[in-house]
Amino acid sequence: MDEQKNPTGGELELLSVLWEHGALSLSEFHDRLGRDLGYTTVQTRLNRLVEKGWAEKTKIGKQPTHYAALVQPDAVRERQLDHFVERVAQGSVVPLVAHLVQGNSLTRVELTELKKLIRDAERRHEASAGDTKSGDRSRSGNKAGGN
Amino acid sequence: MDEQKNPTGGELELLSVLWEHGALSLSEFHDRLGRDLGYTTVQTRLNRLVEKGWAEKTKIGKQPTHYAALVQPDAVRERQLDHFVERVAQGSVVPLVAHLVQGNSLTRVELTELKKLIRDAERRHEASAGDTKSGDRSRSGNKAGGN
DNA sequence: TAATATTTATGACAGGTGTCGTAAGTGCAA
DNA sequence: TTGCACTTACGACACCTGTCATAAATATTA
Repeated sequence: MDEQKNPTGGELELLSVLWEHGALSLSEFHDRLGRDLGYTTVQTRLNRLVEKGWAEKTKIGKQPTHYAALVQPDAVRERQLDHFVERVAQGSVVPLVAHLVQGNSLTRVELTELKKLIRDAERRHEASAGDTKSGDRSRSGNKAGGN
Repeated sequence: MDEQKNPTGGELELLSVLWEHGALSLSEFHDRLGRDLGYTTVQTRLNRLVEKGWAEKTKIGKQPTHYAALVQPDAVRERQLDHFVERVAQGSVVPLVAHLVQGNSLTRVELTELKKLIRDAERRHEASAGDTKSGDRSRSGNKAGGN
């Protein structure tokens, strides 16, 4: 019911730093951020991140305020991915994976993992195939149903 | 040498319509766009799309000007995907595919296709395995320092 | 405590984007 | 030719985002 949206690219850049290092003070953040941005630039952006609910500020004693992410990386990445599939890939997953598998030289280990994932999916498929009719809310060919 | 960038979400919305229907006049476009936007809103956005090089305007005889995409959907989608993998998924493909395969109920046919893709990739891998050392710029586990 | 260093709070500004309103230009039908 | 409808050109505005500069508040240290 919270209606979380997707963070923008810029917001994601900041969130990534928080995800990687945990809570950071502004100066720490400014240091870790791998980019030469003005101190107050980072401050402003970080504060806006807080205003928008992606992060929180916490002040303890006389230490400088610390910023921490309020969203989990996995959750965000999944939402982004879903959004991507829907809006960019037009709901068609295969060509998408095709490109990943083809171009992005994966390790044999990774390839093996993928095979396993698919096998599992197939198993799951068979399992639910016992239904009167095979559950198929398919949406493969990227033919947009349009308007 | 052309340094094509990624279209923004809004630009993509328009491009998708052009990709789906081919060249369209403004009024046609306005009709097909599945959303109730002001006529001139669409006009403005479409013109900006042209200014930025994503589309072109063509006037033939006394027919109204037609807008057509100047970029191929596949090319754009691939660039977007690469960008996505890099910036959002942190370069790790497996968790990404995992989510796709798990949540997004694919058809058995699709699953089969995926298997084939992976088999091919593995074959390619073996083929080049004759090298002195196996090429492994791995980068899979994404352990966030989270708090 | 005074001087110095850090941390915070604000305010600004430019460029991009979404959304329109107005109005000028064009073409076809009376 | 005149008038109406459709097509185009422009300009406006608000909001978001990236980027800082200034300066006030707070902590540290000499």
